[in-house]
Amino acid sequence: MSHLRYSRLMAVDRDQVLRSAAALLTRRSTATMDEVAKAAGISRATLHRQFAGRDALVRALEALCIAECEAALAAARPDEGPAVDAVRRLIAEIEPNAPLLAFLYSENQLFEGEEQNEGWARIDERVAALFTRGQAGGEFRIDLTPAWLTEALYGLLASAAWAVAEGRVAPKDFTHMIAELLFGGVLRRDDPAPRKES
Amino acid sequence: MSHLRYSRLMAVDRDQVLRSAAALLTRRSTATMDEVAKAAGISRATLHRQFAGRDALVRALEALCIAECEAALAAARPDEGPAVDAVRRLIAEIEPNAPLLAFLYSENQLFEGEEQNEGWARIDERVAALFTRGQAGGEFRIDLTPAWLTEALYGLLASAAWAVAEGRVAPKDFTHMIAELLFGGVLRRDDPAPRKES
DNA sequence: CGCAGATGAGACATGAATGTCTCATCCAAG
DNA sequence: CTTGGATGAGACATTCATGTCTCATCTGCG
Repeated sequence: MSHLRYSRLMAVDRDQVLRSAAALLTRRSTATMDEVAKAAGISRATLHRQFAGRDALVRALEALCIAECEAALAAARPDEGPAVDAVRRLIAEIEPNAPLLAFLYSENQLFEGEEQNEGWARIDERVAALFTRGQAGGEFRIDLTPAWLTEALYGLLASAAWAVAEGRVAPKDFTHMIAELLFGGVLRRDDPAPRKES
Repeated sequence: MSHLRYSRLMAVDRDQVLRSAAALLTRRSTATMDEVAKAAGISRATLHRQFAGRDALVRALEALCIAECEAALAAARPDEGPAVDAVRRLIAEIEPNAPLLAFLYSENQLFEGEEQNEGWARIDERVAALFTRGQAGGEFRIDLTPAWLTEALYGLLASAAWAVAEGRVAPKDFTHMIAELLFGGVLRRDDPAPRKES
């Protein structure tokens, strides 16, 4: 049946469009549908055939980001080994998606009363669970709530992604900067923050 | 001369309008000029007479925020005593303006190529100088650049302000959460993070 | 009282982005 | 070759926020 190949081709195109849209909106968060279409090398009509509107496009980007964050979460093996190392792995895994995450993070403020994608809640939960595990295992201090640590991690990821995009910090320092600040804080100590991984 | 009283009254009204606009835009970043006017209890015409347009309004809010951040910076006495305490004072002083800061922080992404208010550069510089002082004095670790620490502080302030607005964390923990994470990091230690102030 | 200045209400035009539509073209499968 | 499906180009209407304008009203002051 031809419509099977059709579906498959559409899926491929859709993903390519989504990627280029992510790349563009990451830089220019107010880009119009016209610009998105041009950036993807397709016409606005085709873009509209794949995504009912700008809203649908952003929702699709949200779904993509959620999927990749969940993949990152899985790849980071959050239940394995010391929580410190798991968080470090998580940051490293999320790094490629940090710009998109930052875009959606600020875009969410526009989704005022509208329903939030429940995917974020799932991710929040798993990240918070990782921090909780670290606290239970005695690795992390217990006077900062997992909810705040999760929120702070998002904030640091977004800040770092933005700082890198603006050229204020070097891209190669991304993971190290976030992890070091998150783990060790800014205070100098005689007992430096332990490095469980290389 | 009547126009003197007029100027004074305008100034007062202008400030009131600015405050209510800040309060509204902090919650609904996409509020229209109509909503801003209604929130301020004036008509859209009068709002337009005081601020040429939405752009001018945001610029005015930016100027207000910069002024208050500089006031907070001054009140925090960044050159006085241990840098740790100075940063803690700074966070506490900025706290009331954190929501507005968070709004402008995300709004800045829309000011793509446009000129940035040089006030932010001044503030960045002074905050970075505070971190540099802490590093020079041996209080802060030197493997994280002052530029990144400054950026991270903004990110944490914005994250915390948003988390508080969303009801995910308690408002009273604001300063403590940020300071503790920024200073001590998340790792538990035998030697806890020193508390120079209460 | 009479006036000047400020305000509120609302009409109106503008511009931008969006969503919808049609039509010509192209391409690959039959 | 022929045809169905996808595409690109572009016209078109719609919506929404904005910016500008006018006019009636109100208020304080002389």
